[in-house]
Amino acid sequence: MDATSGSARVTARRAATRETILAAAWDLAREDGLTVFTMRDLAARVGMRAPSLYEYFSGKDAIYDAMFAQGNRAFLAAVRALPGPTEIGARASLIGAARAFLDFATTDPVRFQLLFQRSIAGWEPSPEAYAPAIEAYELMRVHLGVTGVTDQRSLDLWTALTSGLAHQQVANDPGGRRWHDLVDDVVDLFLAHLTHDPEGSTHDGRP
Amino acid sequence: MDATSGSARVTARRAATRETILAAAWDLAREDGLTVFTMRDLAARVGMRAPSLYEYFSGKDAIYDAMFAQGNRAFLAAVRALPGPTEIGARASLIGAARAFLDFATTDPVRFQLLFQRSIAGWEPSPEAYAPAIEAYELMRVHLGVTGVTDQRSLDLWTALTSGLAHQQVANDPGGRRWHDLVDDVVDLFLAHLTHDPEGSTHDGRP
DNA sequence: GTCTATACTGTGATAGAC
DNA sequence: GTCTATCACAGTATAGAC
Repeated sequence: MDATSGSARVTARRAATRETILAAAWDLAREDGLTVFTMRDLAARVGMRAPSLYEYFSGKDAIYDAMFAQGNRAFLAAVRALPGPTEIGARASLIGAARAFLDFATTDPVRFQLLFQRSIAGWEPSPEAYAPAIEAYELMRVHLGVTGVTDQRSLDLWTALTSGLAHQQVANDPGGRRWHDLVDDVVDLFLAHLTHDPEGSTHDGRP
Repeated sequence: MDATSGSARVTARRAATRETILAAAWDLAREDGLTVFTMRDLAARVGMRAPSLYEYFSGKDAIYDAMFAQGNRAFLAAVRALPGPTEIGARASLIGAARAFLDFATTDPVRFQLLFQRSIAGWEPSPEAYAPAIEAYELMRVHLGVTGVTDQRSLDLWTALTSGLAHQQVANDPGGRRWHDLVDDVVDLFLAHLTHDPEGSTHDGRP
């Protein structure tokens, strides 16, 4: 990109400093809370004064945005690492996907809060930061497609089931396994639903 | 309670002013966001200056606490209004309960956010404000008990299913019906689960 | 280029006059 | 009870030292 190797080196240095700041921001968010840590706290953590942070991020919201992007890339990587249904079968594949989601949620509740519980005052993620989330969703759609799920209703059902487990686990049994241990049951329910409703009917004729 | 009718009248006046302030707080929360409105905004809404609010609430957190208590009493009332399974049958009863929860969530998303998505910075509700939530949960436990659900696993499954639908609906289709329309399916899945697993086994021998 | 000192605005909260 | 004045602290803008 840059015309000289000098400015390329500067660019790399800037990127490294940005990473340092982001890592410190994650630490502070996990220690004090996502919205509790201050720009002065964060600056002190990396050996700066608050105004210096604005050389690397346009503001606190931009830091949240970069954290959101980082978290979403980690989530996308976790989804990409899932074995496909063709390799291990539909049931094992769905169980793996659900477990991965629960693991992702419980491993770092603050990250889960940032990514999946839109909870920061006036902030919302930029389209670029959100892009990996869309990609992960599309990947999950393909994943389910291989198991025979093609209708939107079943896909919505799947997201409701998994997000319900994750939310309850994080909110009501942090660090525990109460809802995590329901994953197998939930997958079997989902599979039963597919068997009875292969094309996602609207149930007009239900008794 | 008070020794004189004069102080009783004062107490009633204070309670009325508290209600006025709370109503204005709900309005502002719905307009600007739960954590966005300021004490000065709120005071102006009721014709006061900010410091006067501290005569009625010890601080902003106390206002959140009173709002939380109010919201939870409304939720408890909604749960109490549900027809029991003995009157309309298990399936209709569960559908009614789930629909009521989704309605409660979508009718006032800000209230849902306050009650069910613990999202305010350092705040958490007082035990007194939380008490109606426990009562509603116990009522729901009785509700499910009549339909034959007595084990904790199935109860946890039920809360995961309904909260998953509600969260997805509020987060991804506010004002719409996408997850709301899945209630009947989810109830049928839940009932199928009960049929196959009447005592909430731990599935040690599952193939 | 990178960082600092300084300062501005707005927040929740408090002290004390009336 | 309600006010004015003020506090400490937040995020952030700017000007300039090195």
